[in-house]
Amino acid sequence: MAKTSKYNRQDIIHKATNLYWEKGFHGTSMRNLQDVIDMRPGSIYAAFGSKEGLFKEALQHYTQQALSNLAQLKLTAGSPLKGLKRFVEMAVIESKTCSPSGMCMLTKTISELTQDNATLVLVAKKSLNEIEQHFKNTLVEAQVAGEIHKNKDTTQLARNLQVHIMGLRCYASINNNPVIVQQMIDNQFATF
Amino acid sequence: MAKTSKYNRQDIIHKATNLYWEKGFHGTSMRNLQDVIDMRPGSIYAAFGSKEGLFKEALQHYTQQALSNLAQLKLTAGSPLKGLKRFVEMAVIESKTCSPSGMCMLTKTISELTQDNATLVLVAKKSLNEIEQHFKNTLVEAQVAGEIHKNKDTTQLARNLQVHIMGLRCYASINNNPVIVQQMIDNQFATF
DNA sequence: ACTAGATTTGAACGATCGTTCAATATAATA
DNA sequence: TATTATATTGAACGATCGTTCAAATCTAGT
Repeated sequence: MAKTSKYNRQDIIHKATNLYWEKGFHGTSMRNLQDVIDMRPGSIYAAFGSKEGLFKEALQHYTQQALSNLAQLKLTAGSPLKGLKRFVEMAVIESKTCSPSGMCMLTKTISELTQDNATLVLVAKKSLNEIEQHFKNTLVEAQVAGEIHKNKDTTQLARNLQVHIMGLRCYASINNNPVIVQQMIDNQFATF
Repeated sequence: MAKTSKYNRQDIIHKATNLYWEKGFHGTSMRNLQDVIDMRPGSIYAAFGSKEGLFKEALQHYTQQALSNLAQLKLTAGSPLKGLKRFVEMAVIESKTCSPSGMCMLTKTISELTQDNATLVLVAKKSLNEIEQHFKNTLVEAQVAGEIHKNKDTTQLARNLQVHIMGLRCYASINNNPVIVQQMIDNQFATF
């Protein structure tokens, strides 16, 4: 009947995510995207509708990637709490060298955009709440495993951790001293 | 000899700062600026050189305003530490309703821009370090005044505070619950 | 092999971008 | 008051923006 698509949708979204992550929404032009994902305007618009539509999918891809990383690290690091700590270390320290940006793409989005792109802001906020919920679930697991005192409020700990990660990723962008940042992470996890 | 300028430079910069603060560097067009500061392109370029030049002055104005606020609050709040706490409360809680953006303009800038605007990124980073230094000076004063234990490392406290503010302002953009945020500020200052 | 239907292409659209500059207006000096 | 130096204006520039769509291309089913 018809022609089949030559593009791997997930691969396209992944490449778009990295470009958007690096340059931001307004800093990325459709022509930048055309080059990076090697598609012509017509194909991009047929597949994603608009610059905003593709960005939305990028935000969702970014979130799933982060949650997937956390789940993976929980399995490989030896315990829920160790996995969570590795996740934070990777986000704050290693992201500086191995990622398009040291900053979190979700907070970058919330920071950059206004109500002119209300949908994107909302998606980013929801994703951050979702991630915080996964932090909490992990902390509960750690509590069950005896890594955290029974009487600690895991909801509050998850919130503290979210705030701390946001602050640290921002701070690490300014004064990139891995030793100091590592100490601050250690101190944060010592409060658990 | 010549005509005198009809514009109040400080007033112009103040208005430009608020617009840039709200919409970001890429999100603000020169035509947006023309409307807000009521100047024609030629005058703007004669006075500030470029969009980037005006933004640079805006960053510096923003920083001086912040430092001025801190100095003022130290005098009016009753003590150095109380002034510092009021400064944080205003930045994190009240900024949401009384400012162009709940986020810090300096961190927004660092988050948004890349090395394509290296000068602006550098100015923002230097400003944040300058502010952190003023936090430290304030904490030393608080230590002398007996508000903080003698054996605390004020450099480290200032750094923690900076990280905490960055995290909280970001967090407050997502889940604007003033009670929770106030509690986190209280907890942070309880560690001093 | 042919056809039908989906995909891909890329030139082109109008809008807007940051910026320039010749023309005009104005105030301080002589 | 005439002169002169500076300030202001706003039309216009080339570049780039996000987006569209008719034409070309390709593949699965007949």
